[in-house]
Amino acid sequence: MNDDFDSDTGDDDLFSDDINHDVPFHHAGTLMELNDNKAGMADLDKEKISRIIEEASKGSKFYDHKKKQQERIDAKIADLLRKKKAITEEQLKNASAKVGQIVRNLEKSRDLSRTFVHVDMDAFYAAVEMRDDPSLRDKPMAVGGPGMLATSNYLARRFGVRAAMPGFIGQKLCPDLIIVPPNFEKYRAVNAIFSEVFAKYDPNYSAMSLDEAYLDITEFLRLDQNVRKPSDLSHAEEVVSDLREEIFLATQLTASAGIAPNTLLAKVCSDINKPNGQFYLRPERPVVAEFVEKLSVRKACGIGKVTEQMLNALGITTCAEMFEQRALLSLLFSEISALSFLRVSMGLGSTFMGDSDAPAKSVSNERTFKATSDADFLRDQCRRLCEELSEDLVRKQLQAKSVTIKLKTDTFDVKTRVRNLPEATWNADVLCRHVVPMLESEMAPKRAFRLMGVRASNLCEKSANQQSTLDAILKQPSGTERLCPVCSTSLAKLSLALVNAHLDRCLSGSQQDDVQCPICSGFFRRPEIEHHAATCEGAATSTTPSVKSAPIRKRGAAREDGFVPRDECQRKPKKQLTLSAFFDQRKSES
DNA sequence: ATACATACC
DNA sequence: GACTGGTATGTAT
Repeated sequence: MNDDFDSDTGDDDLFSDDINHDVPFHHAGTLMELNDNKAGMADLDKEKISRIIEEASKGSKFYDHKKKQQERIDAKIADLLRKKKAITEEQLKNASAKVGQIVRNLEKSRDLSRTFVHVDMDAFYAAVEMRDDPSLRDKPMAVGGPGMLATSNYLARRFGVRAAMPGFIGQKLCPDLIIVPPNFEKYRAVNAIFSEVFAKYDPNYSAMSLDEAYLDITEFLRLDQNVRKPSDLSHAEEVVSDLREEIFLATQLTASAGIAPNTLLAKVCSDINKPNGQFYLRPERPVVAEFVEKLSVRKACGIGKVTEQMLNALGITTCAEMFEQRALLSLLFSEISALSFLRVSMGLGSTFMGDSDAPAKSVSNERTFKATSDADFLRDQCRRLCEELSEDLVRKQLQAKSVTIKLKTDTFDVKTRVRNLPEATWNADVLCRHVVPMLESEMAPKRAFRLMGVRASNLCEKSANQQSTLDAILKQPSGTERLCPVCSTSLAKLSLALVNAHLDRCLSGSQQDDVQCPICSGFFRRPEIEHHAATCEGAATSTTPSVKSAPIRKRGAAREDGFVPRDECQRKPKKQLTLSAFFDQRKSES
């Protein structure tokens, strides 16, 4: 069902714009079909695969939802076509002139001087599992669970078993399919190893996930120039070949790579000779032009299934066609979309790498469960999500000024509700007090939910205000009694962590007279908290060493693709947020 | 500004 | 039997 219906509308363009003398590329009309079956012919042909998938999901709520979704897309496309019909020749001519100017400017800005590499590990999770269990090597297998597969090996792909496919459908496509549960700790460890190789070629490399990264090897090439012997391959190819070899020697895993003058093209190129291959796109304008002409628009990062359908409906499949229709697109889409289409069609991409330590804009936590309308369960779930989110925020030293609740009904419809907080916080209880009412106003006797999520946004680093408050307290000479600046009660007997907990509650406006335990998040009256914390911490520290810092350097999904069951990957056991960890994080700042 | 949609891995 | 989770960004109202 998730297979694309080729809405191959014929070429009904009334407008051919040959008034442009600024066409950067001569786009011939050759529609070369890109090989879409990568690793050998399917054991099951496409027809059969779609039929099995169709049968497996027909009648399910998921399938119904997909159908509804597709109807909305179709309506949007119909709208688009209506809009197109209403466009006059004159409007198009004007647009054409405007776009022409943009094209000239873009062309002027084209930079072919840098060398980018996109490195992508081949079937990463599956490859790791096969490496460590030779009995899997000659069998179709996938990593994931019965609910969702994260990736599959190349043998399984021949049966149509793919990432982001539910496990039970994978089993239907390939009855012998072995499904291995993911082991994210291991993947992280392997990632740490080949990341060292990346760093050698570009200390500023940018990791997109555990299995892929962008490198700017311009500088490396410059320094390496004199050291290297001549060979058939270009310098860049030689270097990237070495890089892949080093990854293999270090991990026994293969990687594919794309080499190109910008990140957009590098990404496309890394897919061409996968697995265990690389593709070099020479940094010459005609070479880039020819390459991009034949490129399916879908290959461009940012053009997904929906946008592809819309473009297809306009008769646009390749980048050449997209370039031809640039004036039309500028009239049909927003400025920002039209510009991004234009850049893609000209083969322009980013020629500098994103700041790897840009601050996160949101932190969220969501979980799917058996659909229910049970209010107690939902409230409970909500509290748990808030507590976990709070841990994440503390870990990242961020506070939220807004919280969002996300709910998915049993029919897969998603609702979100935001609320702005009076003050930035990371306190679980505060989050919860704002989220639960939003949950409650969405609950209805007949409405069952299958997922709930909580997101913190409008983030700020732990506020200077609060930090200085804490500093001020801590810097009081020992011997003087520490008083809370908010409620003026004595904090002398509390450990640093508990001072923090107290401050959080005071600063976030809590009127209550109890203190939250940073370990179990429970609330206790002040006389009881010391005793409680001692027990709680004892239990916690005996099992856990410390909070580990993630090996990933960049924000983003820590996955190759598809599903990461929370409990198996990032979420440490509850007790991981120990008193000492809590302590360390704050202490290190004062 | 809020909600919803799309995209990426 | 059972279609994910985390983050960013664009679009619509």
